[in-house]
Amino acid sequence: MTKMADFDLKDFLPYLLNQAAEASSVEFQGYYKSKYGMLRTEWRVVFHLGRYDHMTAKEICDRARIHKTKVSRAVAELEKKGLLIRRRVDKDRRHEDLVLTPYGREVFDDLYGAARDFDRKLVKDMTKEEQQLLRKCLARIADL
Amino acid sequence: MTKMADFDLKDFLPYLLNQAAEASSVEFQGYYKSKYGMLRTEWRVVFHLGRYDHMTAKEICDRARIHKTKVSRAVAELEKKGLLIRRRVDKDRRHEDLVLTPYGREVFDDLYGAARDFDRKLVKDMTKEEQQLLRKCLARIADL
DNA sequence: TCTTGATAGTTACATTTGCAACCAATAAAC
DNA sequence: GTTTATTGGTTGCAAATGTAACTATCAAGA
Repeated sequence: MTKMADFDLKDFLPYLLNQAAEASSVEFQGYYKSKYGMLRTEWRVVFHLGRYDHMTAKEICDRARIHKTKVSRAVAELEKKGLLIRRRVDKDRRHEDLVLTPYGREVFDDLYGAARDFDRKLVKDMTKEEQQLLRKCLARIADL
Repeated sequence: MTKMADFDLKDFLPYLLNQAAEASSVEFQGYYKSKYGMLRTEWRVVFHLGRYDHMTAKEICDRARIHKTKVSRAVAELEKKGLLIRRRVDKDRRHEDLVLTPYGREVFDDLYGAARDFDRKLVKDMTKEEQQLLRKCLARIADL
């Protein structure tokens, strides 16, 4: 055996974070997946468009830290499902401005509310201080 | 716009957790990937075998909460790379007892130490209380 | 103007994953 | 003792992901 036999996988922060992330996502994921057939990246894209009205794919990439191929595929999928449309930007035709359709906004409203409820449920038996500290630590680790 | 325009993706705990998990894993992942060509599940299996000497695949599944197909594939890969061997259990020939080879143990020792250093680095500018609380909250969310 | 280089986004391919069906060994039921 | 269920583990296939190469558009410099 090694010298530090006291260090377990459950003490390893990346492991803990992964398990917590996984556990915290499962339920909500089930919601948007079963109700709208959406993938996580699609939900994130919808979130950003709902929250910031219109954005280019690049802006979403930067803000949400998602790789551009993932965003590209999510956008294509969402377009196909009728949740968003692309608007040509005449000033620079490399960009595409993305906007939710009315249906896309409906979906956003539903998911936004659900996300909020879900978040509340996750922290419901933590104190305000614990919550704040948790979010602060996570943000620091994530370098947000 | 919706009523609660104050709730951003960065406030959504599952998102925060995912970003933090992702960020915290990248560096260490690079280490075992480039040095030993290992995948995350392989590292976790090696960890358990190094830590608990010998286990069956099922035990690893339960303890680390990894799906059996992932473990199965990781074990096959590790066997191929010469890090572990399977031992037949005569009492119940459905089980296979897994043990690290001497080389497997070398790898474990290296990674175990690296993991520990890495963990320390992650929490280096948190107070003891912050660390404890963080781990406690994560464990609770992960339901560990 | 003609190259050179960057930038936004897409596509192709290889690798990983998740799910369900599967096999083999044991245990339980009759 | 023979059928039936359960359990440990593997495999096959479809879906998801990462990487790198690609297209198209714009910008800068010679």
